[in-house]
Amino acid sequence: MGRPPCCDKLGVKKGPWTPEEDIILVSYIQEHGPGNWRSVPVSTGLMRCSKSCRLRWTNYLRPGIKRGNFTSHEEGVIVHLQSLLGNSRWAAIASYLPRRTDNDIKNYWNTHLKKKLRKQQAMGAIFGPPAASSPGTAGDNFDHHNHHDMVSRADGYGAGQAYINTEVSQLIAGRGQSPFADAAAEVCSSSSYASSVDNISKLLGGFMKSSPPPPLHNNYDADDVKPLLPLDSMSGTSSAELSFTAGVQQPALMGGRVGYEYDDETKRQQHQAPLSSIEKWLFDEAAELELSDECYSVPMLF
DNA sequence: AAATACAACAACCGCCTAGAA
DNA sequence: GTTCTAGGCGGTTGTTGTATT
Repeated sequence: MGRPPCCDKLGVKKGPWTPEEDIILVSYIQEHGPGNWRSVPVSTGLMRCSKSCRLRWTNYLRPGIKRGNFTSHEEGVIVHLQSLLGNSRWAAIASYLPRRTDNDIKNYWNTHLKKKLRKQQAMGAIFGPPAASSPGTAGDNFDHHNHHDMVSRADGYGAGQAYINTEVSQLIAGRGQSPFADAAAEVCSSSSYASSVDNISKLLGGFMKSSPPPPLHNNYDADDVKPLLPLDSMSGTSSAELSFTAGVQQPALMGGRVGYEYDDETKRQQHQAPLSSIEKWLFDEAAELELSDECYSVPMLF
């Protein structure tokens, strides 16, 4: 018969993850790599469903994830693709923003962009239709002509933004746990660990304090966390230098070289759609922005 | 200062598909 | 070919933090 069940529902812990659980999970993935999620709770002793482990990793702990502070360009991409694809293709939309998770994009859409668009549309109803609109999109008020200015004003990485990716990569490269546990205990004493990126940074920071900094094998500078290379150059050998390349995805809709999730032809085709107008628009945007740091994956596809 | 409302986001739930037995 | 599960995805909920009254 089929496979055994992934986990018995009894005794499975739910709710926010603790720093200790994160450490255990990261340590396990450090050794075994992501995948085979069923074995994660069994091998690590985590009282979590395999699904929960996968989600925690892909949405929060995975290196290469950028969190918070969506730029104007990112907003534009999301709004544009959402208007074309609807709400059922967050994963596909996420593939255009390589370091954002579908969950993050979905949340951002539901909490910010939906309201913003509604407001803009209300303004449009009063003051007339928006001046510039993306190709063939109803209700898309993204202004391409002002966009360049918006992007140049926006600091894509946000000064002082906690940037977990680098830190986690370093943690993984550092291969140590005991100093980390002290930091974990400290962070655990605060009541709201799960929703605080700063706490993870603190946690990882504690680890870093106690360990000599490992050499950076990714493309991010540890100090100002800006990409040292555009992502298109990361698609080749340089991306292989990442501790994990999982964070580097390629747009699933375009059928280019794809990342960890869509490296299977069948799956990739699932996410493909006749979207030449999107491609054209994105390509124009990329050209206009001369590889804005948020749109680096587009030009390599042509 | 306390109570209430709102915003943000992490995590769970349920469904679907691919693939293993 | 059939059954059953793992993994993936989108929708939704619950919790926490912040702003307002």
